Amino acid sequence: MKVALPELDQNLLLAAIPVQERQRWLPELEFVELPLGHVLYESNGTMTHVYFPTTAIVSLLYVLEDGASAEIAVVGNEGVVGVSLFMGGGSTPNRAVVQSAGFGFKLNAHAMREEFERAGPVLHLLLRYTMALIVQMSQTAVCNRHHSLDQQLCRWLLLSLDRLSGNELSMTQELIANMLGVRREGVSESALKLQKDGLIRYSRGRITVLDRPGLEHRTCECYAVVKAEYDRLLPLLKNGSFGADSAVKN
Amino acid sequence: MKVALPELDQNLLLAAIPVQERQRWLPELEFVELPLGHVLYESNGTMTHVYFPTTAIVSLLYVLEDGASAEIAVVGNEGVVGVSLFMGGGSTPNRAVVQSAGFGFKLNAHAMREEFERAGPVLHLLLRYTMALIVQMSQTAVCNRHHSLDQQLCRWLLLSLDRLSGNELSMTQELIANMLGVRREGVSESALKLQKDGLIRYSRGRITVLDRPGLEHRTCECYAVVKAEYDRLLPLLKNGSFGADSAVKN
DNA sequence: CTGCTTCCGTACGGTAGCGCACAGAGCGAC
DNA sequence: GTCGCTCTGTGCGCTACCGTACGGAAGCAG
Repeated sequence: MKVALPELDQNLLLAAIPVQERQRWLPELEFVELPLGHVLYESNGTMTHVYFPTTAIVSLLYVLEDGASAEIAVVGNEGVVGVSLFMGGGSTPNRAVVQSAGFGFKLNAHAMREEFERAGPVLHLLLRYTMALIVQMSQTAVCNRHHSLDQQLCRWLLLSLDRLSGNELSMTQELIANMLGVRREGVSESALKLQKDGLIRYSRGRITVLDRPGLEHRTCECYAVVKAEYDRLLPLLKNGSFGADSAVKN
Repeated sequence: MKVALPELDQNLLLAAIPVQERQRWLPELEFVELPLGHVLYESNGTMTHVYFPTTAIVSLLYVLEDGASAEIAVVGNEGVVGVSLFMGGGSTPNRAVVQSAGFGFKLNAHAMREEFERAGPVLHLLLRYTMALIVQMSQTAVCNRHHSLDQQLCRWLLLSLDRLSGNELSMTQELIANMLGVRREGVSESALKLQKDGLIRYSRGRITVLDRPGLEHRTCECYAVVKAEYDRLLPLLKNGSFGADSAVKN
């Protein structure tokens, strides 16, 4: 396979795009570093690029007028940040912020729209991904309503872990609290329970997951549902196949 | 304008579709009654049609394993139920249920996909609507997290009212509680406050809104944000224009 | 080593909403 | 009428989480 950037395949969406479509994109795709805390889009701000994370994780945050916030969804190497750019409208009331440092590709709005307008396999792939994102959002909404902080913390850790290699993540309790929309002290308490039971180790912004099945056992159904939905909607991403033609049938 | 069914224009999406596209659809569109409580889609069920409500209101509900539920979004005459049919995937973990009786049009999946595949103005219109739906979902998620039941009840009443003509809605407190994902007693208390302050009148499943500005004053920012976003993304729907060509530019 | 900053543990009163239980009120069926 | 059902009001203890406050520990800079 004659692909210039092997890192390309680290983003599962890019990897799933048929070779000839990718060839058109190569000159436009820019490999960029995404440092922790970097804001890709501000709420209602203009969007000039979409981002395909490879090793980074990006959170879609909703920030209320009074400064309170909550995470709506999380995007890693399985997806793309900035769906509203091709969906239409051009901006959203969400903030996109790098939750875990790493790298990714960015693509300018013009190239993105142009490819989208071809109405080929790329369009279908992106729409399918957007559908998975919608599922994640609705799951977040109901999880916020009905599940305990303990469960939500486990869900959050697992969703983050799925988008990383290894079993460590850098994240202060303060930041996790922002994501979950709760107090820092609440996260502290819940994390302590997990630590006391030997599921994780937590020290100054470094979390080491010791017992993943244990976390899965403690979390609410929301984690499994979201994961299953991603697997169902984007099945070919799993083996890195680029046979998107068959993947995008409705 | 030679349109067979004047009711067509009652759904703002249908009204915004250019005439020639509509002509293709006319034989496929079926005017149907949507009685209260009717389930259009079950969670993870197969979807055979999409629905364009005219006078009915449809709730997208998420039902958890233990039976608890929460409303993810609400669709009235401004939208379409069943976006996953054209987005891809074909099913969602949401239940779609008629929240307020009325009528609407249904369109079979095949015709829907066929039109969508033409990648013309209809595709862009639908995607733009889906984007507004996404905004509503994320607002619901954050509202569930941060705002009081009092505020959420006002938001819910206003969103429902916007999709109806008149100032009355038929809805038991029990059902509202299901939508909001709270106890029936909680709704009872909040509704009483509104009633005591003369904003609404409530009697055995019939709510009459007496003071709409009062409700708007009590609700959280979420109502205004969602409304503004719908107006921004679907501006031409407001005056019933069918100039969708200009409406769908990204 | 010292000092400073960041991050984390802990405590405590306050409260919104829950689960449960029950009573009354409206309304239709017969 | 009267029975029965649905819908609504009310009370009460309980729990999870909030707001606030403070202290200590880990790491960095000099």
